[in-house]
Amino acid sequence: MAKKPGLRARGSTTGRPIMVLFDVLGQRWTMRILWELRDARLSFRDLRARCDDVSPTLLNRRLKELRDIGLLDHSDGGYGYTALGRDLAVQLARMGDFATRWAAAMST
Amino acid sequence: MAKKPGLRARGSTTGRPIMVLFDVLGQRWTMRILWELRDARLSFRDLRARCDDVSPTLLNRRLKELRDIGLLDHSDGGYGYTALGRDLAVQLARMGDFATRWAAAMST
DNA sequence: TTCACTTGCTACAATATGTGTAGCAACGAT
DNA sequence: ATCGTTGCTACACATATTGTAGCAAGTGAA
Repeated sequence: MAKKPGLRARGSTTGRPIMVLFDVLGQRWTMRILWELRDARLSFRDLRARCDDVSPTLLNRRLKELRDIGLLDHSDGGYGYTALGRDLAVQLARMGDFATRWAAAMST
Repeated sequence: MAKKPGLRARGSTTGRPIMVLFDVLGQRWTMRILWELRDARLSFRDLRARCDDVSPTLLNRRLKELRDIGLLDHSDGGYGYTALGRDLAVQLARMGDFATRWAAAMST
């Protein structure tokens, strides 16, 4: 495995899990990719279509990383969450709830 | 204000709040900056020091954006959360809890 | 067995984004 | 006046992301 919590993160020497997570999620498309898998497993091409046709180069790079760190897996049904990935997806859903409150507050 | 939920996000034409949020947070240092303000308001220089000496160019760019979108403000006491920003910080703290579970699961 | 079609990718050159060091103008205290 | 702080800007270099093209492997029908 390439990058576990407990190992290095860009811009942080401590390796605290939250820093590693910020490092991974703070890359373009990572959260979006996780988000788009919330309802069903998807093939590479379907996932790409849902992510506004992100370049396959990057999609593949992200999928590799997300598999490496145990959040996604790839089976016959396509790409989807591991148990840990689903846990993270729940947190992302909460971010979605926040985003709604934020939009409401900002539009006034 | 430059970027509200409901307005543009890179890579998404819909402008759904969650997409705008992913767009903002999915930039290097954004989550880290928000995270480091969790305990107290900080001066530009203190905040920079806590963020592993991120370049001031980028720190300033991020702070501007986070103020524009109503998550941070800057007063005599330094940079700190708005009410909305504090709401988001709570979600980030939950991500921190997830990161701990993740680290535990991955280290076995 | 050859064709049409889908899948999961890789190559590559152009562009956008982030980094690191230096330093400056404004302030308050001595 | 000078010192030390603050919040920043400039700029040249490095890394990350984009967009298009296309390929090899698999499936299923003719």
